[in-house]
Amino acid sequence: MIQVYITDDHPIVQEGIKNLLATRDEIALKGVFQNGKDTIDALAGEEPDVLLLDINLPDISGIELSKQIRDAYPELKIIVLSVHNEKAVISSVLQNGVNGYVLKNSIGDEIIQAIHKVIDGELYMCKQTRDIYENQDNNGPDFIPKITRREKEILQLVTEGFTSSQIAEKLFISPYTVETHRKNLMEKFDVNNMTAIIKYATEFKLL
Amino acid sequence: MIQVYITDDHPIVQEGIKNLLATRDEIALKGVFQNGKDTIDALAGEEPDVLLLDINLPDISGIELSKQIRDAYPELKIIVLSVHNEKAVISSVLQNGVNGYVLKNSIGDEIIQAIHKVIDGELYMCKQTRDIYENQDNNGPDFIPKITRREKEILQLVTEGFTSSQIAEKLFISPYTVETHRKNLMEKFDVNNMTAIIKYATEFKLL
DNA sequence: TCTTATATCCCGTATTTCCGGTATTTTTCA
DNA sequence: TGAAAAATACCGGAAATACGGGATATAAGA
Repeated sequence: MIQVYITDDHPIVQEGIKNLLATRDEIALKGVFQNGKDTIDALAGEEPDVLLLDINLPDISGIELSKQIRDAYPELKIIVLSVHNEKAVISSVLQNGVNGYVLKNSIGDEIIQAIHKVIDGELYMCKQTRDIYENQDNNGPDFIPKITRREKEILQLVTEGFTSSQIAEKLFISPYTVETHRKNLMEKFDVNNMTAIIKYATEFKLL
Repeated sequence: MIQVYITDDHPIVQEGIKNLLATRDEIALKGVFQNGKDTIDALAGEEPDVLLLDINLPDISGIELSKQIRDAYPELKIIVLSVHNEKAVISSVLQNGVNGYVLKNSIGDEIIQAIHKVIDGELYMCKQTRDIYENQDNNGPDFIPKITRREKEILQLVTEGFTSSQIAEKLFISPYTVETHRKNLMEKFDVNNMTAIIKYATEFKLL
């Protein structure tokens, strides 16, 4: 029997997956959680074979969470469920060492398949994910830069429309410092103005 | 018997809702669709009592779609299912005359309740939606500006990091014209630089 | 047909951002 | 504790944006 955990904050999705897994008698549902914290707590008690993890959670960035769980439980197979079809997100998640990536518009069968594949030690990506991942000329970055606490703060204020000097006032720092943070952000995202960053930051829910 | 249509592009969500509705014998599921076009086509043939409509569809903006359907079928009760908890989205959808708004992180019961309420002629909002809608000091705009085709085009290019003169070249128009469009956009969104716009445009999937 | 919305173009000025550096002080964490 | 990462601060010049107008042509809708 394959023991499975589900983490997804939408009860309706939980229902759908539950239902799907119930049709297979080699799979046993061992727990259902709606956020990162509950999932981590539950894992501390018992370790299932597979975790179906939605990366849009209310409390923690799913990308971060997948990394944490991967590091803490190397044996656990993690299958990420996601609506994100951006290469940057897929790459980031896979780099964290998860075992599968399935888009939410996939049919239920792909989840069943994914479970079996990862149990067999393989990496599973749904068809669409493979297409995106292998496609070179996908515009947009193919990575999500890691930004610091302060950079995030500044990015947030920039996004709200504040100028550098306004931000400086708010944070009680020199406008020069704000400028430096902007520069660093632009370098990290490999763009030459802030506008391009905001799209990605919003899209990838960095803010 | 209450006849219901479901439109959602995630098979797992479809499963979840199907399952939920199956527990109620006063509700009959009459059709399941994954995009706007199929939904419109199906409605042309037969009109159910209630449409459960996800507003994040692959082909059409759900906000636009809800308006179209409302105008074409005034008797049909439309319940919007959405992950958007931004006031601007909720307001826009409600202004289109839909009969219900339920967030996807609601429990299944709220959907059942919503169906009964709208059938009774009431407007239904899930608890969280009511809180957001009634909360005055919600930062962010409480409306989604209507932007023209050209403005959208320019906004898209601005978001990709192009300068006004680069955009002008691409579109074979004067840089002055691009500047004018920027000005108009800023006025519509009621902000004083483009950065603030990009967040909303990305968030609300205007691009 | 008339009005309105949309798209186009122009100018000057003030403000802001971007870019190229350099450099010191704190934190963080291994 | 010691090295690396993060946060801080500064300068000058070039480039771009924002803001204040004003103006015309054309397409779309009532």
